[in-house]
Amino acid sequence: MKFSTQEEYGIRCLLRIARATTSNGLTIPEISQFEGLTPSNVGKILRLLRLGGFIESARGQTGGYKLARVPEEIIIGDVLSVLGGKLYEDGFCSVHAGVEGICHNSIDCSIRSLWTTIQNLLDGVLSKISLKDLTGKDELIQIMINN
Amino acid sequence: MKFSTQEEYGIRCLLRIARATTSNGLTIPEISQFEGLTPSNVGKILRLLRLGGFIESARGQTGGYKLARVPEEIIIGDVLSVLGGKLYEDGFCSVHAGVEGICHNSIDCSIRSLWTTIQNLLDGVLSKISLKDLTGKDELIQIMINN
DNA sequence: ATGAATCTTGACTTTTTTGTATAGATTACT
DNA sequence: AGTAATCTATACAAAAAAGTCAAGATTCAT
Repeated sequence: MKFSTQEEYGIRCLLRIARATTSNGLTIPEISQFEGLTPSNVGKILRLLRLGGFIESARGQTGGYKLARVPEEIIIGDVLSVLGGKLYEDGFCSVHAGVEGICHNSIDCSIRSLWTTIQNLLDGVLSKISLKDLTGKDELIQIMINN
Repeated sequence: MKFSTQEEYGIRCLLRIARATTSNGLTIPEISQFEGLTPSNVGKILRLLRLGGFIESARGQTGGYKLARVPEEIIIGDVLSVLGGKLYEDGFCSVHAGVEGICHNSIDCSIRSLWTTIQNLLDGVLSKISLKDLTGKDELIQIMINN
């Protein structure tokens, strides 16, 4: 399993915006230059972030992008969902489920059990990491241990 | 981040082979029918599993595929690596690393820190789950807690 | 008002991943 | 030996993801 480039670039752009100091926010050309991406590509990615409610845009000559909320309230798990989807989309295994919603009768369910176990593990971690944790100076490992 | 279809199909095929009772193992047409995949596709996936050392093949009229080792020794993390690669291929950030090999100077490293943190988390779990855990009747969650 | 800078959207192209087909090699049975 | 069943390998085709482009809409400064 891999991270998509959209996830990587999306988080990067979001970090740039989070760290920007100018009051107008950052423009597409600026982010584009910082990250070495084409303006078109940045525009496409920022669109997703905007639709996801993580950033807000201003048009016109003094336009640009800013965070839509404070970094503490921007959860990395949510951002990754918007950029790359969930690890495994389910809707399966609703019948015949054993304890804790996991069954172990068929091969299908052996695998779903694995996938959902991993998914729950990841969700648990990613739902506790905010954009602030990435911009700050503390170690991620320490943050995870404390939560 | 998502699982590739190759990872899903690969694990499925491996589970089929692990559960087979016939002494000759399973043939491509058999697995193909069980899993609803084309023989070509199964052949391609089994090739990866064979090169990875998880299964062994016998040619000829009575040929087929068997596990190359006992299920306890087939680690799911290794299988997924062969089928879909690592979550994040690194080789970066070797200089300027802080404690525990993680630095936090640039945006680049903020993200690498996130990726590697997640990667280590996953590796830790997947290295403890064997094929036997997937074929058995015990809950994966329980297995993880006990390890 | 006009022009310049910006964001917005959808269609298009390229690249990567996935899946298919074909020809060949090996083995066992008769 | 010959035939049928199997695995093996490479090249080809289709689908999905990633990236690009062009036309439009909005805002501010002059």
